[in-house]
Amino acid sequence: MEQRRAGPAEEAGGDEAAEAGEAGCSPAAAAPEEPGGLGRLVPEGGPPARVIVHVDLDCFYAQVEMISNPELKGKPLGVQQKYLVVTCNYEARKLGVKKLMNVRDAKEKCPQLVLVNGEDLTRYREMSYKVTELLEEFSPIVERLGFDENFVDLTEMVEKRLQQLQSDELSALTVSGHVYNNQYINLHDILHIRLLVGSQIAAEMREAMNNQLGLTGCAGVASNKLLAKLVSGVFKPNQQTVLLPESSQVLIQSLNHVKEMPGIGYKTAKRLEALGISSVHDLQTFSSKILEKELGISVAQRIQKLSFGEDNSPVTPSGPPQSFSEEDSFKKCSSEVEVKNKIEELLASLLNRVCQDGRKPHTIRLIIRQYSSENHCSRESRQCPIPSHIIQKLGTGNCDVITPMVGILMKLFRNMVNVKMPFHLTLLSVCLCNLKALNTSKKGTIDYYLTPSLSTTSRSGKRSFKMKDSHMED
DNA sequence: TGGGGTTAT
DNA sequence: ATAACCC
Repeated sequence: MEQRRAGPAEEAGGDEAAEAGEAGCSPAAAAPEEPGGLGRLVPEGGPPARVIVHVDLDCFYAQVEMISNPELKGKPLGVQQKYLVVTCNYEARKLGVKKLMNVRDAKEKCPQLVLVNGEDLTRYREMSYKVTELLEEFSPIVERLGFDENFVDLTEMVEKRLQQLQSDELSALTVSGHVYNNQYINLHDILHIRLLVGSQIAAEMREAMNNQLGLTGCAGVASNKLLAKLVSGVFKPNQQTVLLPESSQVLIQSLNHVKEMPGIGYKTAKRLEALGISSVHDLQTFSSKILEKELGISVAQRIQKLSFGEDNSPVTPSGPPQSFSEEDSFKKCSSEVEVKNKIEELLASLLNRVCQDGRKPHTIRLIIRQYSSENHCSRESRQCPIPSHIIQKLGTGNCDVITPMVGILMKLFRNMVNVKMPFHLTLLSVCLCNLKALNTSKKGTIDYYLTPSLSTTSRSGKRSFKMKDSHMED
């Protein structure tokens, strides 16, 4: 029962990529010899290197539509919102249709394109949460990113599987899916071993998604969220890829522009361009001091770390949503009556959703976009607390809350827009947020002692000293 | 550019 | 309340 020794990094793959190893992530960190079993696979001190998977569904809305209507399968399919094809299946992509393509251009490129309307997100949202819940069965640490992506921290699960592994099974350990950069696997390298186990769990996740939900997707396994996300997209539909540490520099250098780095958005990319920074290498080698002065210390330090493939941000469990919103965009809305009608529609849908959730929103917000030739992306908003007498009626028939809530929203609207002057809106959105779990959070608040059903029947009826700790919300 | 979401300031 | 980021 002799075990393999984790020796020094004897030819860690034999590729040139090993030169530029990730700082703080030295390959094959010397594992001390321990007697018996596989105890040496458990790190003895400090934070263990993580194993993260990024799961990314293939053209999610189109998949949901093909499940709803199987006759669409095999045909080029686009999902339309207003005049845009927001996503499309791979049949359509082969014929030249791209995401966020104008409907006219798409039809011109591909006259056989079948379009379905995807403005109502209900079925997509429901399927999205089914995916997240399925992944949460593997590990509770699941972070959603949009409707079609999830990060899962597999570190603990991998550790548990390694502890169950017999030493003779170690030599038979294999990867599931692709290895990025076709890098050589070193079974003496504990980091390689952990990532391989991660790749096997990722394959099980994709299998479960396919068997239980009928969905296909990609997965990327790596030591942090940035790298997992980047590597998940390398082999594209319905495949998975694992990144071994020695190839992380190859991966990030494969990006053509800093804008392709998740975390560097439109605004930051523009500011970087003004500094002459366009490639990842430019950002890596740019003066930290100057970058901090230009972008602020927080953004500068974070994105410069990203440029080296370093990302210590945790996988933060998303849990239930923080907010519910519904929006509608249009060419023109210019009268109060129109605004009120649109708001009523948005609110009706929202109240149904919030009712199903069970929690109660304590804040309501109205968001508008006004027409203007430039600055076309800018929105304005006003928010206020929802009066407590309305909150309490929220679970039941929402007919009696819709009128007062529309009243509140119209006040918020008139606070933003002078209705005595002409106006031109191109978007209205209503958001319910500041969600609280019904009643359970009431204990310790003033409401608890002022609500007869709680303070007299479920307790002794006496007021206690806890009064002084209570405070009003909103 | 749609119809959503999140966190930081 | 806005601005940035993500899809």
